[in-house]
Amino acid sequence: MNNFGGPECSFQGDLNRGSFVPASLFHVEIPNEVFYSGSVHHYSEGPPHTTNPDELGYPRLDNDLGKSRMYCDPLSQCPLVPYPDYLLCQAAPYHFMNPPVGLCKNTLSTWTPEEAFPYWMTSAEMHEGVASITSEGADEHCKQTCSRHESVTELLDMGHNVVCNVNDGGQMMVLNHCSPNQIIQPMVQDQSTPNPDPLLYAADHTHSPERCLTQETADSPLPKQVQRGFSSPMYLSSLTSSNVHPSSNSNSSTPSYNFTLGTYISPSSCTELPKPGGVESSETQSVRERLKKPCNCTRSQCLKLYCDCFASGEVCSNCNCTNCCNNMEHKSERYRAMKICLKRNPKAFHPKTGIRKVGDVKSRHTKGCNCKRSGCLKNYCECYEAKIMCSSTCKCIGCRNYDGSPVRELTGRETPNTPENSSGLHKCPLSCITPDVVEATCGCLLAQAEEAERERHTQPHAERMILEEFGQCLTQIVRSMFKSTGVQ
DNA sequence: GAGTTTGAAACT
DNA sequence: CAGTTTCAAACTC
Ligand SMILES: [Zn+2]
Ligand SMILES: [Zn+2]
Ligand SMILES: [Zn+2]
Ligand SMILES: [Zn+2]
Ligand SMILES: [Zn+2]
Ligand SMILES: [Zn+2]
Repeated sequence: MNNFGGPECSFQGDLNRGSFVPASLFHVEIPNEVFYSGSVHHYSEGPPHTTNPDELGYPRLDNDLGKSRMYCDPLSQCPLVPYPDYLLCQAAPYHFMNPPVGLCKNTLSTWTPEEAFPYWMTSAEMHEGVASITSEGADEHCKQTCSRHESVTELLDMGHNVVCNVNDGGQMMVLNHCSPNQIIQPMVQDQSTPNPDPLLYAADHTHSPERCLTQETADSPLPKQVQRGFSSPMYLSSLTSSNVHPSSNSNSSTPSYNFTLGTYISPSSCTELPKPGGVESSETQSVRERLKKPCNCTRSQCLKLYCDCFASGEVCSNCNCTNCCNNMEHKSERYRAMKICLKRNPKAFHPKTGIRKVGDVKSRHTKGCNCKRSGCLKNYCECYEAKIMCSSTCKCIGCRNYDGSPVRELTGRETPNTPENSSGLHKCPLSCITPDVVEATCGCLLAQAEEAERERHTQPHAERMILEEFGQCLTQIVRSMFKSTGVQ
């Protein structure tokens, strides 16, 4: 089911769902200042693809976190590997992309992130989006189709091909991937004038703050999600609209996420408008390089997952690493290292979190965190760093990164006898296991062991005593949990 | 900037 | 699989 039949655009079965793609042309900027337009040719180099049984087949559509992503083979060295969120489909040998803001350049008819709909979006959501773009542009067919509540995928399963005329020049199509011809259709080659337009949106765009980082964030890094794969346009907009970090605000009863920490040079150019007559040095620098946080690896040669660049499937560029082998000068070593990682974890180069949809704070970390001392309220915690709440997949101790968690001073221990918030218990079952609880429990067990020793019990008996004590501790913990939740 | 803390990744 | 070591980033001063 999850495989492409062959090189000739044979899309099959469930694998290929519809995509909304602006019918306008777009260019994509990827490293080395290469500009691609329309579809992007898949790049593959090195040993011919041999798929071991323990390896995943590529290209593949994965649905790990409830969100579908199209993955390009990480071993292919294709520059689009780090951007699964923007690979709408792959009709070998082409990627068909929904490029993120900041990568769009010289579009024939400008389109906005809002106009590009992730293909998992429902028609209802799309309708909203369309409505927000234009009130009059949508043609009848579009209105009819978009107002229905079937998801796009259902529409496509029903064989619909939807074309929306969203605004003049900014057509949008629902592509039925079962018909390769239709995929090619919006990719009419751009023979038009090279457009000296800015990288990003002009100031007269009323929604520009949502498309570009706001000035406040200009000196700040993006969260890692955004660095990696740029995040979806939707994520970006929801990000910038909540660019505050009230976590130091003791009134807050819910963890919140700081988008303003860090020291590396940020994509400040996102807000830069072309300075007329000015030197466009920023233009010569890859947008991507400015977005990617440089690593500082020294001992891993940037060929282990310790290196964020490597882990996100990117090649090091503008990094401060020493002995770096994560580059095209060390292709074979890099390839070998990636293979080792993939053997350990076939999804090693997949994003660890889902995509944040509009109005949906919930996302998930694939593996969850294992924090013990940070309360999951510092960037040591991968969940917190990703601006997501801890979930049941986390095995953290003393977690406070959940909905409704009373955000407390991190420095001190939590005040004794503070019942964990009930809603938090549902979100993060282990959140009640605070450092204090652990310490108290250990104290009880130790005391019991000492008592057994004093009374000179045999070892099996002593062990039994300790276990029973542990059982009592657990009972007590559970009881206090229920007491604080009001459940009997 | 130096030194410490942290938890994921790697290793055994 | 668990315990330990290594690693680079986050954090603190
Ligand atoms: Zn590195
Ligand atoms: Zn790097
Ligand atoms: Zn490097
Ligand atoms: Zn955590
Ligand atoms: Zn977590
Ligand atoms: Zn947690």
